[in-house]
Amino acid sequence: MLVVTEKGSVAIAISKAISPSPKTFALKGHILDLDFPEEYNNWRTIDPKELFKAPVKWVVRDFKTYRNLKEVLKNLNGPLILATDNDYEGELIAYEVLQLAKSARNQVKYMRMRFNSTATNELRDAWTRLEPDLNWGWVWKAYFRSKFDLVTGATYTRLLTLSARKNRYPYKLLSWGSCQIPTLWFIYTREMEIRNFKPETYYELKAILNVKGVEVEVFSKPIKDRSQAISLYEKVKDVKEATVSSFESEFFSEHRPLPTDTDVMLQELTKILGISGAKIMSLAEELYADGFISYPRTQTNMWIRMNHKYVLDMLSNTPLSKYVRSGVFQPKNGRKNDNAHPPIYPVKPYLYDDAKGKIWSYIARRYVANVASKDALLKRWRLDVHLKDVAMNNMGRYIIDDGFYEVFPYFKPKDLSQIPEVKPGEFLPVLKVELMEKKTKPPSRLTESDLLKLLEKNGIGTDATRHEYPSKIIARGYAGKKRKTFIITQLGERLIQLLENVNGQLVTPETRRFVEQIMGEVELGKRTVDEALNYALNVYSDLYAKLEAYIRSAKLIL
DNA sequence: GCAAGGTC
Repeated sequence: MLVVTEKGSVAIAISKAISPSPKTFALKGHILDLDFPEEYNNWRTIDPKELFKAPVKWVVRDFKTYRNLKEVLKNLNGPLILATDNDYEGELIAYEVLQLAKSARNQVKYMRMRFNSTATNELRDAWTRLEPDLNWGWVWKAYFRSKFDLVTGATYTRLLTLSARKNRYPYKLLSWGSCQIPTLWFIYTREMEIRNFKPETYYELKAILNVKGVEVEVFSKPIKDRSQAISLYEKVKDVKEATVSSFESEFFSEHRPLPTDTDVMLQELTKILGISGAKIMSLAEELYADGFISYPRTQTNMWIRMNHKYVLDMLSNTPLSKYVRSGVFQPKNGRKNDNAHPPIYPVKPYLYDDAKGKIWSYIARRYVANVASKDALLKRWRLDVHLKDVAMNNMGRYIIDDGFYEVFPYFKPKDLSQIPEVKPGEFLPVLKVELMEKKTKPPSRLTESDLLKLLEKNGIGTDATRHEYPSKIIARGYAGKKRKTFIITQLGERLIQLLENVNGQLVTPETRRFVEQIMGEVELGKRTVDEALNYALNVYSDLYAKLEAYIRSAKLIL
C-alpha cells in the first residue's frame, strides 16, 4: 500500500492519524506539466497559429520526485491511495500520479482518499470511506484550464514577440496570459481615468466656530457658480453667531480584525511595508519553513479546533506580552474555510527587526488583536448650524477606548476631532468666515493592495498565485512602481490599446471569466473536455486571426 | 524562450 499526498504536511498528518501508519509519499505539487512536443519549440519555423491545432503531451517537471515515485510504485504491494488535496488541481495531480503508476506497472489498483482537513478525526473517517475512483469532472476541468492557458499563452506571446522583433523593436518578450493581461488592464483603465479627468472648480464657505472653547470648522455644500458663492459669502462674512440646527452623536464599535488569510495578509502588508506581494509571500514561506509561523497559503479565516492557550503562552515571552491578557481569549471568526489549513498565526518568536521580523510582528499582532483583544470604542458626531439662512455642517469621530488598536495600530484612524456636546438653538460664536476655491481631484493610482483586491474580486488568479501578477507585469516592462503605486509604461499602454482595438475579450477581466465559465461546464459534464477545448480555442483562434491581420495592416504600432 | 497552477 502507498499513500501519495500533495505536500509534506499532509503526509505527516496521515502517518500520525492512521494506525498502523501506512507508507506515504509526499509530492511537492504537480509532477507533470502539459507542453507541446519538441518539434513545436522552434519559434522561427513554426507559425504560432499552428499551436492551436498542435498536440500536447505530459512532460516531467520535477525529475527527482518523478524518479523516486516511480521506483516506489514499481515495488508497490497493495492499493495506491491518492490523497492529494480535495480540489480540482488536487484531482489533476492525482491523475498525474495515476499515469506514472500505469507506466510503472501492468495493473494498478487505486483508491481516492478525500478529506477536507488534516484533523485526526477527519482523516480517520476518510480512511474508512476511500472512494473507488477519481472525480473525472474535476480532472477534466483542471485539464481544460491547463491546456487553454498553455495554448493561448504560447500563441499570443509568440505572435506579439515575433511581430515586434520583425519591426525591429528590441523587446525580449511580449507575453500574453489570461491573468497577467487583465492585471495590466486595471492599471491601464485607471491611468485613462486620471488622464481624461477634467478638474472642476467649485466653492465652499468655511466658518470657524468656538464650540465651548474648542475651534470647530463647518462647511457649506459645494457651490458651482462663482457669483452665487460670492453673494452667499457677502451675506454671512460678518455674522457673529451661528445657530445650532442639530447635534447628533453616538458610540460605535470598530470590530477587531478577523483571523488572517493569505489575501488579507498580502493586501495589508503591501500597504504597511511598501514591498511587493511576491516578495512578502517568499519571506512568509521562509518564516513557515523555519517554523516561525503556520502555513501562509490559506483561505480560511475561522478557527477550528485551535489551541489558543499554547500560542498566547508563547507570545507572553515576547515584547507583545503586555498585550496578552493571560487566560482571556475570545476570538472573532470570519466565514471562510478552505477545509485544509487554519488562518495564519505565529508559532514561535522571531524577534529580529528585518523585513521578516516586520511580517512576523504583523501576523502576531493581528493574532493577538483577533484572539485576546477588545473591539475599539469610538464616538461619531454631526453638527449642523446655520449662519443667517446658510446651512453649514461637519462630522467627525474620535476614539474613546483603543481596544485592539493598542496591539494592532497599523490602520488606526487619524484626523480625530473631539467636540463638546451642544443643543439645537444654541448660539456659537463665529471666529472667521472664508470663501474657498477648490478643484475636484482625479482618482489616485492603484497601490499593490488595491490591485490585489481587484484581482480577488474579479476572480483572477488563485489565493496562491494572485501575488505573482503585479510583479510579473513589472518584470515584463508593462508597468512600474512610483511611490508605492502602479504606473503603466508606454509599452504596457500600447500593448493594451493594440489588443483592445482588436477585441476587449483579449484584455478585460472577461478573458478570465470566459475560462472559468467553461471550466464550470466541463465539471458538470455539459461539455466534454474535448468539446470545451475545441470551442474555447476556436474563439481565441478567431481573435488571433484578427489580431494578426491588425498587426499586419498597422505595421505593428507598439 | 510562451501560461497558470501546484508547493519549498
